[in-house]
Amino acid sequence: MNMIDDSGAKESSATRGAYLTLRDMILTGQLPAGQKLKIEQLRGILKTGASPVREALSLLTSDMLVERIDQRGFRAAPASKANFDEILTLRCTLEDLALRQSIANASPAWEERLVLSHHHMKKAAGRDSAVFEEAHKIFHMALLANSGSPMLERYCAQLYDLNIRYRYLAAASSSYKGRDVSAEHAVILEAAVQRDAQAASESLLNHYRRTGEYLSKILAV
Amino acid sequence: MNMIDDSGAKESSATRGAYLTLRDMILTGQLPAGQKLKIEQLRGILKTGASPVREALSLLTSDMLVERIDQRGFRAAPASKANFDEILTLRCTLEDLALRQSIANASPAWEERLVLSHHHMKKAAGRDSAVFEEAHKIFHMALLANSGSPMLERYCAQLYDLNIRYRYLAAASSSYKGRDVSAEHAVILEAAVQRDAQAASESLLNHYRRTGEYLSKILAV
DNA sequence: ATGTCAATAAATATCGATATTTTTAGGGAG
DNA sequence: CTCCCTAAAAATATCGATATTTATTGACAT
Repeated sequence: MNMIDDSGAKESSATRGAYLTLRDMILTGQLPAGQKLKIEQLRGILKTGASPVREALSLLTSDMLVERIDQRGFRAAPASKANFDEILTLRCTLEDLALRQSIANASPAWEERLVLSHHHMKKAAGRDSAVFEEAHKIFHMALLANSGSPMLERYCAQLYDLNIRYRYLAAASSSYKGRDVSAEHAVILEAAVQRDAQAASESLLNHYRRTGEYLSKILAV
Repeated sequence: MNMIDDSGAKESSATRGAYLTLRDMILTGQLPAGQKLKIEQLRGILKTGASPVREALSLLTSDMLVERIDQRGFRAAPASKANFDEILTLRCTLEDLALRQSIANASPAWEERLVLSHHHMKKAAGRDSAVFEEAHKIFHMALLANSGSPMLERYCAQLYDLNIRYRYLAAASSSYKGRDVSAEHAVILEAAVQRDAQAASESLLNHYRRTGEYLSKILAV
């Protein structure tokens, strides 16, 4: 009586499939920022009808990954240094808040989930970058998952994704950074488990800001 | 060669019309929180095809006014005291931030816009409540409009709307509040124009919290 | 040359019909 | 009487065709 699973190949609905694919294509830059998204063109790529495509694009509006202009279609959300800076600032404010709340509500269950997600992320380190990205996001969201504020967490997740897009954007045109990211993660985890909100927040924000500086330089070009 | 106008009756597109109508119906409680939103039923109300209805609902997802469950349709976002409290807390955090930034970037143009919107709101005081609501929102958004952070402003606007819904919810079952709201507005405006960020933020947050307490009592029932 | 306007092409938005899925209701079997 | 399974009904999701709107092109007058 157990559900087999819904990872991988299961196609719940055409709309959902289109949503996930388009989302991925925008985040990774396969669909460049600002590009016009024509229905017919996407129909070809996604191999589905116009209705699911349209609905998927409408849903992507929620994530601020797609803009809709009445009567003249959709486009991938534009990118700019100003937008990037804004995302960074907002993330720092909101994640600081969420992390502190998470720690304030700390529980053994949360702590365990955190340690586990960190473990999975470490194991995924060498693998396919898409796999690591996934684990990385799960770890960061786990840090915030105990805040008791679903909306706050949703905003954080949204901003996290928007930031990813800039990482891909920068990666496409750059000499790769040689930074010990995994050490930074370990420090954040440790502080969170120790329930030291101040230290945890500081190291988390520095983690983001360091990446931010790096991206800023590249985007300034 | 001038456009006649686009206020009132102009129907840019069926989807946009449906979006605006549905949004209003949810905010004012004509479509109760948590209610199943059936396509056929809405087609009847909105007098349009299934596609625009569907797309409008997908767009309302952005505003957290509608929830979409894959393969089993849409529903008006549920309401709860916990949700209300969350909205209030987030609003206070984000509007505090936005207001302080607005004041930090203060300019004559912003100041004038602020004074004007306050004036319009006062004039709309006696009128139809829908007209006042509109002006009230414009005033509050004008306070934040100089923050230089469009995304932050978007979040604030979103939370503002979500809060409105709870106001309507409470109003439906209550003895009306006898509070001098307009005096509170004047205090906020004055502090903002004086560029006193601390006082402005304090009075704004108290303004919200006072309403919040009131609503909390009613929702607790 | 240049700007305006009309005709054409392209793309979006919408409709009506159909396929798919979920929900509901009814009828035994344990 | 309760649970499970099946058939019918309802609702969602999707398709293909068409109507509308926007963008493009080229001729014509200035």
